[in-house]
Amino acid sequence: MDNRQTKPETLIARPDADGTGIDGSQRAIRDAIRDAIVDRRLMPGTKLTETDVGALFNVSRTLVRGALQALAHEGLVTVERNRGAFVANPSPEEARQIFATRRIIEPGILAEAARHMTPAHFRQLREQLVDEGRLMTERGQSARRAEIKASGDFHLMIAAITGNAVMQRFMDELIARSSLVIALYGQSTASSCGHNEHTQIVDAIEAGQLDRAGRLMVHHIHHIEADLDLRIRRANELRDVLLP
Amino acid sequence: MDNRQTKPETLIARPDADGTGIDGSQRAIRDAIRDAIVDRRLMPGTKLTETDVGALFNVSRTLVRGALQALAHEGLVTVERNRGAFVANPSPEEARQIFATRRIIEPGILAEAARHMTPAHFRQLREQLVDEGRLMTERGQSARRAEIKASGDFHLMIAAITGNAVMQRFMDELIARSSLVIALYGQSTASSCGHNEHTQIVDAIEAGQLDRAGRLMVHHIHHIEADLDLRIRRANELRDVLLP
DNA sequence: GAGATCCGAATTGTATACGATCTGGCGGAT
DNA sequence: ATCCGCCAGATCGTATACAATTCGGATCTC
Repeated sequence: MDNRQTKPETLIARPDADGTGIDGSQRAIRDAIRDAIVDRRLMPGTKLTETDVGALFNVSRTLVRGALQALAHEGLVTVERNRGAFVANPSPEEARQIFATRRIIEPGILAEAARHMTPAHFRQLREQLVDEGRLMTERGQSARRAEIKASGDFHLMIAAITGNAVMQRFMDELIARSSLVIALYGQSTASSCGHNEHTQIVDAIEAGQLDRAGRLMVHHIHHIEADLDLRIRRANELRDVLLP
Repeated sequence: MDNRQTKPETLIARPDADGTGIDGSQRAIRDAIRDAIVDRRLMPGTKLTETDVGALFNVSRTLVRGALQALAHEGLVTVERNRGAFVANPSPEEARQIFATRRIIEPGILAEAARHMTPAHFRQLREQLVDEGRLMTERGQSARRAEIKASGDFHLMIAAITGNAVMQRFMDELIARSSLVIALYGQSTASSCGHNEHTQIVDAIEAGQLDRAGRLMVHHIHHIEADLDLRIRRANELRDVLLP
């Protein structure tokens, strides 16, 4: 009950002014819930009662509402009027749209990032690939979660290299929602293909074969989507099943 | 204007449940402020005092804060802790990032939209082009604003044709911020080139020349950006007050 | 007169209060 | 027994209250 003063309360320096007006404890709440969703510790459809969340963080509903609203903007939470907030439960169609968007955006991001790549960036990417490879060999639920997360981080890292904050925000959202979709619809087998493909992409960039890198990226995203089972809608909420 | 396809919801009439938890009067406030910003009726840097806005709409600060936070998420408003919300005042660098993002995304959107185009869609686009052409010939401040808006609507219309709601949301944000940037940095002369380019793009799609259409789109966005004067840092209200 | 300091009005940040709406169960009528 | 209305608890939506912070100006000092 006392593990809440992790964040210093009175702050002279402003921790993070990103212009969204979210900071301090409200940002902490948002980030904690987001991490829990992306990490699958909160299952889709789970109700996020304002009072309960507020009690956990020792804040009033006011801040909780703000955080939930922010997450709703990112597509990780769904808010229904007079009913409350729920962890998003993306439909197969929504999942397809997310990956379709990624196939459109990411090759372009790759090309833009390539123009800014320095040896230091390549080193960073290679390190990321090593981490991914290590997680791939491990077994167990937590390693699996870490692998999904690491796989997303690879894509985010490329977006970060572009230095384009607007695109980075889009990618943040897409990767977070992708993680949710993978957690929902992913088949437990065979997600290791991703790592090889990441390596190939970096190789292609380093070899200056940008077109090839772009094509590899599109295929890679296709493969991630192909690894899903989007036929069934996995809903733990009847209301989601019954609504067409 | 809001041609976003709404997801099928419950049978009970709910004004607009888009999953963001924003509806009713809060949505009205957000949309009113957004329109005012995009239409240049609110100049960049203008303070949006919560009490004042609330008084205008006869609501409490609670709802105003929510609306401002939502707008901050879209990049149209900047919130500084303990200081309040201001109409966004995008820096030249931010402007460049916005257009860079559009150059990356929009050719892909075009290709995707082309796959879904029906004769009805072409008719709709042609009508849009006629409207643009008409506004182009008119003079005056209000016609100018309408022209900027119509130009953005063309791009949004193409995004809508893809049927991809995720991408549509990204484009909504990009177009809104672009309008803000154009209002800030646009040179009053020569924005009519846009209309011709739009026509050429539609022609190319209809002729099945997708590659050409994509290239035209990239050039078009380049031209919009080239028409800005990004040398001046944060052009402010003086120029607009003094110039007719 | 220039500059520092302090105070009060204005504004924001957060919590709380209160009415509205939903949910689920109880009891009566058929 | 089943269906229906009705009430109570839970939860949300919005307004208001109070604390914290900022900002501008009056005052004081040199």
